[in-house]
Amino acid sequence: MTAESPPARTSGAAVSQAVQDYAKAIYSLQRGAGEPVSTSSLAERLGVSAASASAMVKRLEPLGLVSRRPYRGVQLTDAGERVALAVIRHHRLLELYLADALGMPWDRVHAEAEVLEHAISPELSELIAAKLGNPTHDPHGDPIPTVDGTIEETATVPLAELRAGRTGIFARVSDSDPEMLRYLSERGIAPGDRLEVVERQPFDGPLTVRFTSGEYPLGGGLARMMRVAVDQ
Amino acid sequence: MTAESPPARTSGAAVSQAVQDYAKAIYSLQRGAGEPVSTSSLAERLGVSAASASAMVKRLEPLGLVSRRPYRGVQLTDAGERVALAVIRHHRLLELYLADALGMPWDRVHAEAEVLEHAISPELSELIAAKLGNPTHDPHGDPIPTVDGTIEETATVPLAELRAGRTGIFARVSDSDPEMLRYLSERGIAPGDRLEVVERQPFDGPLTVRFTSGEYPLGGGLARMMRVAVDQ
DNA sequence: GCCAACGATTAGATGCGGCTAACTTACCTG
DNA sequence: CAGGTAAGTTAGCCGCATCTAATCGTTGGC
Repeated sequence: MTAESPPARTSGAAVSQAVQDYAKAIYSLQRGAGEPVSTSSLAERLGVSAASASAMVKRLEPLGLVSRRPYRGVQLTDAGERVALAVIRHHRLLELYLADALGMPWDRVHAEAEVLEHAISPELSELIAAKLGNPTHDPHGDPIPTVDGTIEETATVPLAELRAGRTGIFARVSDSDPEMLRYLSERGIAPGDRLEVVERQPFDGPLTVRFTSGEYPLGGGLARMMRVAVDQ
Repeated sequence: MTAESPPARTSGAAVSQAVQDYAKAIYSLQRGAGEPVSTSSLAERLGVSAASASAMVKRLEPLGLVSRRPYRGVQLTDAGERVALAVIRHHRLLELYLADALGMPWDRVHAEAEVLEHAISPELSELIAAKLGNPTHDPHGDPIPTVDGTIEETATVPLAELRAGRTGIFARVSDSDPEMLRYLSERGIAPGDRLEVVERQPFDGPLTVRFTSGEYPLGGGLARMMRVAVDQ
Protein backbone atom coordinates (compact mmCIF):
# COMPACT_ATOMS: atom_id res chain seq x y z
CA MET A 1 0.00 0.00 0.00
CA THR A 2 2.86 2.34 -0.71
CA ALA A 3 2.67 5.08 -3.31
CA GLU A 4 3.02 4.72 -7.07
CA SER A 5 5.94 2.60 -8.12
CA PRO A 6 8.55 5.08 -9.32
CA PRO A 7 10.21 4.44 -12.66
CA ALA A 8 13.12 2.02 -12.43
CA ARG A 9 16.54 3.56 -12.71
CA THR A 10 19.59 2.67 -14.75
CA SER A 11 22.79 4.62 -14.15
CA GLY A 12 20.85 7.41 -12.52
CA ALA A 13 18.41 7.92 -15.39
CA ALA A 14 14.70 7.17 -15.15
CA VAL A 15 13.63 4.23 -17.31
CA SER A 16 9.84 4.40 -17.55
CA GLN A 17 7.65 1.77 -19.11
CA ALA A 18 7.42 3.85 -22.27
CA VAL A 19 11.21 4.12 -22.46
CA GLN A 20 11.48 0.34 -22.12
CA ASP A 21 8.93 -0.13 -24.88
CA TYR A 22 10.84 2.16 -27.21
CA ALA A 23 14.13 0.41 -26.47
CA LYS A 24 12.54 -2.95 -27.16
CA ALA A 25 10.91 -1.77 -30.37
CA ILE A 26 14.12 -0.22 -31.69
CA TYR A 27 16.01 -3.37 -30.81
CA SER A 28 13.72 -5.67 -32.70
CA LEU A 29 13.48 -3.35 -35.70
CA GLN A 30 17.26 -3.17 -36.06
CA ARG A 31 17.78 -6.83 -35.14
CA GLY A 32 20.55 -8.51 -37.01
CA ALA A 33 21.72 -5.74 -39.29
CA GLY A 34 22.73 -2.72 -37.23
CA GLU A 35 20.62 -0.61 -39.59
CA PRO A 36 19.32 2.68 -38.17
CA VAL A 37 15.60 2.58 -37.47
CA SER A 38 13.31 5.13 -39.10
CA THR A 39 10.90 7.23 -37.08
CA SER A 40 7.93 6.03 -39.09
CA SER A 41 8.66 2.33 -38.64
CA LEU A 42 9.12 2.88 -34.93
CA ALA A 43 5.88 4.84 -34.73
CA GLU A 44 4.00 2.15 -36.62
CA ARG A 45 5.44 -0.60 -34.43
CA LEU A 46 4.37 1.14 -31.26
CA GLY A 47 1.03 2.37 -32.57
CA VAL A 48 1.80 6.04 -31.94
CA SER A 49 2.06 9.04 -34.25
CA ALA A 50 5.36 9.83 -35.96
CA ALA A 51 5.49 13.06 -33.98
CA SER A 52 5.29 11.16 -30.71
CA ALA A 53 8.01 8.74 -31.73
CA SER A 54 10.23 11.59 -32.84
CA ALA A 55 9.76 13.40 -29.54
CA MET A 56 10.34 10.29 -27.48
CA VAL A 57 13.49 9.34 -29.36
CA LYS A 58 14.80 12.82 -28.66
CA ARG A 59 14.20 12.19 -24.95
CA LEU A 60 16.01 8.85 -25.14
CA GLU A 61 19.20 10.45 -26.42
CA PRO A 62 20.25 12.38 -23.29
CA LEU A 63 19.51 9.21 -21.30
CA GLY A 64 22.34 7.62 -23.24
CA LEU A 65 20.12 4.90 -24.66
CA VAL A 66 20.22 5.82 -28.36
CA SER A 67 22.32 7.66 -30.86
CA ARG A 68 20.33 9.67 -33.32
CA ARG A 69 20.96 11.43 -36.59
CA PRO A 70 17.99 13.70 -37.36
CA TYR A 71 16.15 12.70 -40.52
CA ARG A 72 18.41 9.64 -40.72
CA GLY A 73 17.21 7.29 -38.03
CA VAL A 74 18.09 6.05 -34.59
CA GLN A 75 20.24 3.24 -33.16
CA LEU A 76 20.54 1.77 -29.68
CA THR A 77 23.71 2.40 -27.71
CA ASP A 78 25.17 -0.41 -25.63
CA ALA A 79 23.23 0.91 -22.66
CA GLY A 80 20.05 0.99 -24.73
CA GLU A 81 20.62 -2.55 -25.88
CA ARG A 82 21.03 -3.67 -22.29
CA VAL A 83 17.68 -2.11 -21.43
CA ALA A 84 16.03 -3.78 -24.42
CA LEU A 85 17.54 -7.17 -23.69
CA ALA A 86 16.51 -7.02 -20.04
CA VAL A 87 12.91 -6.33 -21.05
CA ILE A 88 13.02 -9.07 -23.69
CA ARG A 89 14.42 -11.50 -21.14
CA HIS A 90 11.53 -10.69 -18.82
CA HIS A 91 9.04 -11.04 -21.65
CA ARG A 92 10.23 -14.41 -22.85
CA LEU A 93 10.66 -15.90 -19.39
CA LEU A 94 7.13 -14.78 -18.58
CA GLU A 95 5.72 -16.30 -21.76
CA LEU A 96 7.35 -19.58 -20.98
CA TYR A 97 6.27 -19.51 -17.37
CA LEU A 98 2.68 -18.55 -18.08
CA ALA A 99 2.33 -21.33 -20.63
CA ASP A 100 4.24 -24.03 -18.76
CA ALA A 101 3.55 -23.41 -15.11
CA LEU A 102 0.11 -21.86 -15.27
CA GLY A 103 -1.29 -23.52 -18.37
CA MET A 104 -2.24 -20.25 -20.04
CA PRO A 105 -3.16 -20.80 -23.70
CA TRP A 106 -0.21 -20.26 -26.00
CA ASP A 107 -1.98 -17.50 -27.91
CA ARG A 108 -2.63 -15.36 -24.84
CA VAL A 109 0.70 -15.40 -23.10
CA HIS A 110 2.09 -12.67 -25.33
CA ALA A 111 -0.41 -9.99 -24.31
CA GLU A 112 -0.04 -10.86 -20.64
CA ALA A 113 3.76 -10.86 -20.78
CA GLU A 114 3.67 -7.54 -22.60
CA VAL A 115 2.27 -5.91 -19.49
CA LEU A 116 4.04 -7.93 -16.81
CA GLU A 117 7.50 -7.52 -18.36
CA HIS A 118 7.55 -3.95 -17.05
CA ALA A 119 6.28 -4.83 -13.61
CA ILE A 120 8.36 -7.77 -12.40
CA SER A 121 11.48 -7.13 -10.37
CA PRO A 122 14.82 -8.56 -11.49
CA GLU A 123 14.64 -10.78 -8.45
CA LEU A 124 11.30 -12.31 -9.44
CA SER A 125 12.53 -12.67 -12.98
CA GLU A 126 15.45 -14.79 -11.78
CA LEU A 127 13.24 -16.84 -9.49
CA ILE A 128 11.13 -17.65 -12.54
CA ALA A 129 14.19 -18.43 -14.63
CA ALA A 130 15.45 -20.81 -11.96
CA LYS A 131 12.04 -22.47 -11.67
CA LEU A 132 12.13 -23.04 -15.42
CA GLY A 133 15.65 -24.46 -15.30
CA ASN A 134 17.28 -21.40 -16.88
CA PRO A 135 15.83 -21.96 -20.35
CA THR A 136 17.47 -20.58 -23.46
CA HIS A 137 14.41 -20.34 -25.72
CA ASP A 138 10.78 -19.33 -25.23
CA PRO A 139 7.74 -21.25 -26.58
CA HIS A 140 7.88 -19.38 -29.89
CA GLY A 141 11.47 -20.48 -30.43
CA ASP A 142 12.89 -17.05 -29.63
CA PRO A 143 16.22 -17.08 -27.76
CA ILE A 144 16.14 -15.69 -24.20
CA PRO A 145 18.86 -13.14 -23.42
CA THR A 146 21.03 -13.96 -20.40
CA VAL A 147 21.03 -11.81 -17.27
CA ASP A 148 24.22 -10.11 -18.38
CA GLY A 149 22.67 -9.14 -21.70
CA THR A 150 24.01 -11.54 -24.27
CA ILE A 151 21.75 -13.27 -26.75
CA GLU A 152 22.39 -16.11 -29.11
CA GLU A 153 20.75 -15.19 -32.40
CA THR A 154 20.81 -18.05 -34.85
CA ALA A 155 20.60 -17.13 -38.51
CA THR A 156 17.12 -17.80 -39.82
CA VAL A 157 15.25 -16.98 -43.00
CA PRO A 158 11.54 -16.60 -43.56
CA LEU A 159 9.95 -19.86 -44.62
CA ALA A 160 8.46 -17.94 -47.55
CA GLU A 161 11.90 -17.53 -49.10
CA LEU A 162 12.77 -21.23 -49.24
CA ARG A 163 12.69 -23.10 -52.53
CA ALA A 164 11.16 -26.52 -52.91
CA GLY A 165 13.39 -29.25 -51.57
CA ARG A 166 15.05 -27.19 -48.84
CA THR A 167 15.02 -28.63 -45.34
CA GLY A 168 15.67 -27.13 -41.93
CA ILE A 169 14.37 -26.55 -38.44
CA PHE A 170 11.31 -24.40 -37.80
CA ALA A 171 13.13 -21.98 -35.49
CA ARG A 172 10.68 -19.29 -34.49
CA VAL A 173 7.48 -17.48 -35.19
CA SER A 174 6.26 -14.03 -34.32
CA ASP A 175 4.56 -14.12 -30.94
CA SER A 176 2.26 -11.23 -31.59
CA ASP A 177 -0.47 -12.80 -33.73
CA PRO A 178 -2.81 -14.96 -31.62
CA GLU A 179 -4.70 -16.15 -34.70
CA MET A 180 -1.58 -17.61 -36.24
CA LEU A 181 -0.41 -19.19 -33.03
CA ARG A 182 -3.71 -20.95 -32.58
CA TYR A 183 -3.61 -22.17 -36.17
CA LEU A 184 -0.16 -23.67 -35.78
CA SER A 185 -0.75 -25.27 -32.40
CA GLU A 186 -3.97 -26.88 -33.66
CA ARG A 187 -1.88 -28.65 -36.28
CA GLY A 188 0.80 -29.72 -33.85
CA ILE A 189 3.42 -27.50 -35.40
CA ALA A 190 5.89 -25.99 -32.93
CA PRO A 191 9.35 -24.40 -32.98
CA GLY A 192 12.06 -27.05 -33.06
CA ASP A 193 10.20 -29.17 -35.62
CA ARG A 194 12.08 -30.40 -38.67
CA LEU A 195 10.52 -29.38 -41.97
CA GLU A 196 10.91 -29.76 -45.69
CA VAL A 197 9.47 -27.51 -48.39
CA VAL A 198 7.71 -29.94 -50.68
CA GLU A 199 6.38 -27.59 -53.26
CA ARG A 200 6.24 -23.90 -53.90
CA GLN A 201 3.63 -22.20 -56.03
CA PRO A 202 4.77 -19.10 -57.97
CA PHE A 203 3.56 -15.52 -57.43
CA ASP A 204 3.53 -15.67 -53.63
CA GLY A 205 1.30 -18.71 -53.78
CA PRO A 206 1.03 -21.28 -51.01
CA LEU A 207 3.93 -23.50 -49.98
CA THR A 208 3.43 -27.14 -49.27
CA VAL A 209 5.54 -28.03 -46.26
CA ARG A 210 6.08 -31.37 -44.58
CA PHE A 211 6.38 -31.30 -40.79
CA THR A 212 6.74 -34.14 -38.35
CA SER A 213 3.01 -33.93 -37.73
CA GLY A 214 2.03 -33.94 -41.40
CA GLU A 215 2.05 -32.01 -44.66
CA TYR A 216 0.31 -28.63 -44.88
CA PRO A 217 -0.27 -25.90 -47.46
CA LEU A 218 0.81 -22.60 -45.93
CA GLY A 219 -0.24 -19.20 -47.30
CA GLY A 220 2.23 -16.41 -48.01
CA GLY A 221 1.35 -14.37 -44.92
CA LEU A 222 2.00 -17.25 -42.60
CA ALA A 223 5.14 -18.35 -44.40
CA ARG A 224 6.63 -14.90 -44.04
CA MET A 225 6.16 -14.94 -40.26
CA MET A 226 7.71 -18.37 -39.76
CA ARG A 227 11.49 -18.41 -39.68
CA VAL A 228 13.64 -21.41 -40.44
CA ALA A 229 17.21 -22.39 -39.59
CA VAL A 230 18.10 -23.84 -42.98
CA ASP A 231 20.29 -26.95 -43.15
CA GLN A 232 23.96 -26.20 -44.01
CA MET B 1 5.18 -5.39 -28.74
CA THR B 2 1.97 -3.41 -28.87
CA ALA B 3 1.68 0.12 -27.52
CA GLU B 4 1.27 1.21 -23.91
CA SER B 5 -1.27 -0.79 -22.01
CA PRO B 6 -4.29 1.46 -21.81
CA PRO B 7 -5.91 1.91 -18.40
CA ALA B 8 -8.42 -0.80 -17.59
CA ARG B 9 -12.04 0.20 -17.81
CA THR B 10 -14.97 -0.30 -15.49
CA SER B 11 -18.40 0.75 -16.66
CA GLY B 12 -16.87 3.01 -19.30
CA ALA B 13 -14.62 4.91 -16.92
CA ALA B 14 -10.84 4.69 -16.97
CA VAL B 15 -9.39 3.02 -13.87
CA SER B 16 -5.70 3.85 -13.85
CA GLN B 17 -3.15 2.42 -11.48
CA ALA B 18 -3.36 5.57 -9.37
CA VAL B 19 -7.14 5.29 -9.16
CA GLN B 20 -6.79 1.68 -8.04
CA ASP B 21 -4.28 2.71 -5.39
CA TYR B 22 -6.60 5.38 -4.04
CA ALA B 23 -9.56 2.99 -3.96
CA LYS B 24 -7.47 0.43 -2.11
CA ALA B 25 -6.16 3.00 0.36
CA ILE B 26 -9.61 4.41 1.09
CA TYR B 27 -10.95 0.90 1.54
CA SER B 28 -8.37 -0.11 4.10
CA LEU B 29 -8.60 3.18 5.98
CA GLN B 30 -12.36 2.89 6.38
CA ARG B 31 -12.27 -0.87 6.94
CA GLY B 32 -14.80 -2.11 9.37
CA ALA B 33 -16.43 1.11 10.47
CA GLY B 34 -17.87 2.91 7.45
CA GLU B 35 -16.21 6.05 8.75
CA PRO B 36 -15.40 8.71 6.13
CA VAL B 37 -11.68 8.92 5.39
CA SER B 38 -9.87 12.21 5.89
CA THR B 39 -7.77 13.75 3.16
CA SER B 40 -4.71 13.87 5.36
CA SER B 41 -4.85 10.21 6.37
CA LEU B 42 -5.26 9.24 2.74
CA ALA B 43 -2.36 11.46 1.72
CA GLU B 44 -0.16 10.03 4.42
CA ARG B 45 -1.05 6.45 3.50
CA LEU B 46 -0.18 7.02 -0.13
CA GLY B 47 2.88 9.15 0.50
CA VAL B 48 1.56 12.15 -1.43
CA SER B 49 0.75 15.71 -0.41
CA ALA B 50 -2.68 16.56 0.98
CA ALA B 51 -3.28 18.74 -2.07
CA SER B 52 -2.65 15.80 -4.39
CA ALA B 53 -4.97 13.55 -2.44
CA SER B 54 -7.66 16.21 -2.43
CA ALA B 55 -7.38 16.70 -6.19
CA MET B 56 -7.39 12.98 -6.88
CA VAL B 57 -10.41 12.34 -4.71
CA LYS B 58 -12.20 15.03 -6.65
CA ARG B 59 -11.41 13.13 -9.84
CA LEU B 60 -12.69 9.90 -8.35
CA GLU B 61 -16.12 11.34 -7.68
CA PRO B 62 -17.36 11.73 -11.29
CA LEU B 63 -16.07 8.20 -11.93
CA GLY B 64 -18.68 7.06 -9.44
CA LEU B 65 -16.11 5.47 -7.15
CA VAL B 66 -16.47 7.69 -4.10
CA SER B 67 -18.91 10.01 -2.44
CA ARG B 68 -17.34 13.08 -1.00
CA ARG B 69 -18.35 15.84 1.37
CA PRO B 70 -15.83 18.67 1.11
CA TYR B 71 -13.95 19.23 4.36
CA ARG B 72 -15.70 16.17 5.78
CA GLY B 73 -14.05 13.19 4.20
CA VAL B 74 -14.60 10.61 1.51
CA GLN B 75 -16.23 7.18 1.31
CA LEU B 76 -16.20 4.47 -1.33
CA THR B 77 -19.37 3.80 -3.29
CA ASP B 78 -20.31 0.22 -4.09
CA ALA B 79 -18.49 0.59 -7.40
CA GLY B 80 -15.43 1.95 -5.62
CA GLU B 81 -15.48 -0.92 -3.18
CA ARG B 82 -15.61 -3.39 -6.06
CA VAL B 83 -12.51 -1.78 -7.56
CA ALA B 84 -10.71 -1.90 -4.21
CA LEU B 85 -11.65 -5.51 -3.54
CA ALA B 86 -10.55 -6.60 -7.00
CA VAL B 87 -7.14 -5.03 -6.44
CA ILE B 88 -6.90 -6.52 -2.96
CA ARG B 89 -7.82 -9.93 -4.35
CA HIS B 90 -5.02 -9.64 -6.89
CA HIS B 91 -2.60 -8.51 -4.23
CA ARG B 92 -3.29 -11.31 -1.80
CA LEU B 93 -3.38 -14.03 -4.42
CA LEU B 94 -0.05 -12.79 -5.70
CA GLU B 95 1.49 -12.75 -2.24
CA LEU B 96 0.41 -16.29 -1.66
CA TYR B 97 1.57 -17.44 -5.07
CA LEU B 98 4.95 -15.73 -4.88
CA ALA B 99 5.66 -17.24 -1.49
CA ASP B 100 4.25 -20.72 -2.12
CA ALA B 101 4.93 -21.44 -5.76
CA LEU B 102 8.09 -19.43 -6.31
CA GLY B 103 9.65 -19.54 -2.88
CA MET B 104 10.01 -15.80 -2.62
CA PRO B 105 10.93 -14.78 0.94
CA TRP B 106 7.88 -13.86 2.95
CA ASP B 107 9.14 -10.35 3.64
CA ARG B 108 9.52 -9.45 -0.04
CA VAL B 109 6.28 -10.65 -1.52
CA HIS B 110 4.42 -7.52 -0.44
CA ALA B 111 6.48 -5.08 -2.48
CA GLU B 112 6.36 -7.33 -5.54
CA ALA B 113 2.61 -7.86 -5.27
CA GLU B 114 2.13 -4.13 -4.84
CA VAL B 115 3.34 -3.61 -8.38
CA LEU B 116 1.99 -6.74 -10.03
CA GLU B 117 -1.54 -6.32 -8.66
CA HIS B 118 -2.10 -3.56 -11.22
CA ALA B 119 -0.60 -5.49 -14.10
CA ILE B 120 -2.16 -8.94 -14.04
CA SER B 121 -5.28 -9.62 -16.07
CA PRO B 122 -8.40 -11.01 -14.40
CA GLU B 123 -7.76 -14.17 -16.38
CA LEU B 124 -4.27 -14.66 -14.97
CA SER B 125 -5.55 -13.82 -11.52
CA GLU B 126 -8.06 -16.67 -11.73
CA LEU B 127 -5.48 -19.07 -13.13
CA ILE B 128 -3.37 -18.32 -10.08
CA ALA B 129 -6.33 -18.71 -7.74
CA ALA B 130 -7.13 -22.09 -9.27
CA LYS B 131 -3.49 -23.18 -9.01
CA LEU B 132 -3.59 -22.31 -5.32
CA GLY B 133 -6.85 -24.17 -4.79
CA ASN B 134 -8.98 -21.02 -4.42
CA PRO B 135 -7.57 -20.00 -1.06
CA THR B 136 -9.49 -17.80 1.36
CA HIS B 137 -6.57 -16.26 3.24
CA ASP B 138 -3.12 -14.96 2.31
CA PRO B 139 0.15 -15.75 4.16
CA HIS B 140 -0.35 -12.79 6.52
CA GLY B 141 -3.74 -14.13 7.56
CA ASP B 142 -5.66 -11.54 5.56
CA PRO B 143 -8.90 -12.78 3.95
CA ILE B 144 -8.95 -12.86 0.14
CA PRO B 145 -12.01 -11.25 -1.47
CA THR B 146 -13.94 -13.45 -3.87
CA VAL B 147 -14.19 -12.71 -7.58
CA ASP B 148 -17.63 -11.22 -7.10
CA GLY B 149 -16.35 -8.85 -4.45
CA THR B 150 -17.36 -10.26 -1.12
CA ILE B 151 -14.94 -10.55 1.76
CA GLU B 152 -15.17 -12.30 5.08
CA GLU B 153 -13.76 -9.98 7.70
CA THR B 154 -13.41 -11.65 11.09
CA ALA B 155 -13.39 -9.39 14.10
CA THR B 156 -9.87 -8.99 15.45
CA VAL B 157 -8.20 -6.75 17.99
CA PRO B 158 -4.59 -5.63 18.21
CA LEU B 159 -2.53 -7.97 20.36
CA ALA B 160 -1.40 -4.88 22.27
CA GLU B 161 -4.89 -4.44 23.69
CA LEU B 162 -5.15 -7.88 25.28
CA ARG B 163 -4.82 -8.32 29.03
CA ALA B 164 -2.78 -11.07 30.59
CA GLY B 165 -4.52 -14.42 30.48
CA ARG B 166 -6.46 -13.82 27.26
CA THR B 167 -6.14 -16.47 24.56
CA GLY B 168 -6.98 -16.49 20.88
CA ILE B 169 -5.74 -17.10 17.38
CA PHE B 170 -3.06 -14.91 15.85
CA ALA B 171 -5.19 -13.85 12.88
CA ARG B 172 -3.20 -11.39 10.82
CA VAL B 173 -0.32 -8.99 10.66
CA SER B 174 0.36 -5.99 8.49
CA ASP B 175 2.11 -7.10 5.34
CA SER B 176 3.93 -3.87 4.74
CA ASP B 177 6.82 -4.07 7.20
CA PRO B 178 9.51 -6.50 5.97
CA GLU B 179 11.52 -6.14 9.18
CA MET B 180 8.61 -7.36 11.29
CA LEU B 181 7.78 -10.20 8.97
CA ARG B 182 11.32 -11.46 9.08
CA TYR B 183 11.36 -11.23 12.85
CA LEU B 184 8.19 -13.30 13.19
CA SER B 185 9.08 -15.92 10.63
CA GLU B 186 12.49 -16.43 12.26
CA ARG B 187 10.67 -17.39 15.45
CA GLY B 188 8.23 -19.69 13.71
CA ILE B 189 5.25 -17.45 14.43
CA ALA B 190 2.62 -17.37 11.69
CA PRO B 191 -1.05 -16.44 11.30
CA GLY B 192 -3.29 -19.24 12.50
CA ASP B 193 -1.16 -19.93 15.57
CA ARG B 194 -2.87 -20.17 18.92
CA LEU B 195 -1.53 -17.74 21.52
CA GLU B 196 -1.91 -16.74 25.12
CA VAL B 197 -0.90 -13.45 26.71
CA VAL B 198 1.18 -14.54 29.67
CA GLU B 199 2.11 -11.19 31.10
CA ARG B 200 1.65 -7.57 30.29
CA GLN B 201 3.94 -4.79 31.52
CA PRO B 202 2.31 -1.43 32.18
CA PHE B 203 2.95 1.81 30.28
CA ASP B 204 3.05 0.27 26.80
CA GLY B 205 5.72 -2.13 28.00
CA PRO B 206 6.45 -5.50 26.39
CA LEU B 207 3.93 -8.35 26.41
CA THR B 208 5.00 -11.88 27.12
CA VAL B 209 3.10 -14.14 24.76
CA ARG B 210 3.12 -17.91 24.48
CA PHE B 211 2.87 -19.33 20.95
CA THR B 212 3.00 -22.91 19.78
CA SER B 213 6.67 -22.38 18.99
CA GLY B 214 7.57 -20.84 22.32
CA GLU B 215 7.21 -17.87 24.63
CA TYR B 216 8.39 -14.42 23.48
CA PRO B 217 8.48 -10.87 24.81
CA LEU B 218 6.93 -8.61 22.20
CA GLY B 219 7.40 -4.82 22.12
CA GLY B 220 4.52 -2.39 21.85
CA GLY B 221 5.09 -1.54 18.18
CA LEU B 222 4.95 -5.15 17.15
CA ALA B 223 1.99 -5.95 19.38
CA ARG B 224 -0.02 -3.14 17.83
CA MET B 225 0.50 -4.55 14.31
CA MET B 226 -0.48 -8.11 15.21
CA ARG B 227 -4.21 -8.75 15.32
CA VAL B 228 -5.87 -11.52 17.26
CA ALA B 229 -9.22 -13.28 17.01
CA VAL B 230 -9.93 -13.46 20.74
CA ASP B 231 -11.58 -16.57 22.18
CA GLN B 232 -15.34 -16.16 22.88
C1' DG C 1 19.49 20.49 -61.70
C1' DC C 2 14.80 21.73 -59.92
C1' DC C 3 11.02 20.80 -57.29
C1' DA C 4 7.28 17.90 -55.66
C1' DA C 5 6.32 14.40 -52.54
C1' DC C 6 7.14 12.09 -48.60
C1' DG C 7 9.17 11.43 -44.30
C1' DA C 8 10.83 13.84 -40.11
C1' DT C 9 10.64 17.46 -36.98
C1' DT C 10 8.79 21.37 -34.48
C1' DA C 11 4.96 23.98 -32.43
C1' DG C 12 1.35 24.04 -29.48
C1' DA C 13 -2.23 21.55 -26.93
C1' DT C 14 -4.18 17.83 -23.80
C1' DG C 15 -4.78 14.65 -19.71
C1' DC C 16 -2.77 12.61 -15.72
C1' DG C 17 -0.80 12.84 -11.34
C1' DG C 18 2.18 15.02 -8.80
C1' DC C 19 4.13 19.55 -6.31
C1' DT C 20 4.22 24.23 -3.37
C1' DA C 21 1.99 28.26 -1.80
C1' DA C 22 -1.98 30.67 -0.69
C1' DC C 23 -6.43 30.74 0.92
C1' DT C 24 -10.97 28.63 3.29
C1' DT C 25 -13.46 26.09 6.45
C1' DA C 26 -14.33 23.79 10.76
C1' DC C 27 -13.82 23.64 15.23
C1' DC C 28 -11.93 24.38 19.79
C1' DT C 29 -10.43 27.38 23.34
C1' DG C 30 -10.55 31.20 26.11
C1' DC D 1 -19.03 33.94 20.91
C1' DA D 2 -14.66 35.70 18.80
C1' DG D 3 -10.58 34.27 17.06
C1' DG D 4 -6.75 31.18 16.27
C1' DT D 5 -5.23 26.79 14.55
C1' DA D 6 -5.22 22.79 11.98
C1' DA D 7 -7.10 20.50 8.24
C1' DG D 8 -8.87 20.89 3.53
C1' DT D 9 -9.18 23.10 -0.83
C1' DT D 10 -7.90 26.05 -4.70
C1' DA D 11 -4.53 28.15 -7.76
C1' DG D 12 -0.88 27.67 -10.54
C1' DC D 13 2.93 25.06 -11.78
C1' DC D 14 5.80 20.82 -13.68
C1' DG D 15 7.07 16.47 -16.31
C1' DC D 16 5.62 12.65 -19.06
C1' DA D 17 3.71 10.85 -23.11
C1' DT D 18 0.56 11.55 -26.22
C1' DC D 19 -2.02 14.19 -30.11
C1' DT D 20 -2.87 17.36 -34.58
C1' DA D 21 -1.23 20.85 -37.59
C1' DA D 22 2.33 23.17 -39.64
C1' DT D 23 6.99 23.39 -41.20
C1' DC D 24 11.43 21.53 -42.67
C1' DG D 25 14.90 18.12 -45.19
C1' DT D 26 15.90 14.68 -48.42
C1' DT D 27 15.58 12.72 -52.47
C1' DG D 28 13.86 10.86 -56.86
C1' DG D 29 11.63 12.00 -61.27
C1' DC D 30 11.63 14.67 -64.99
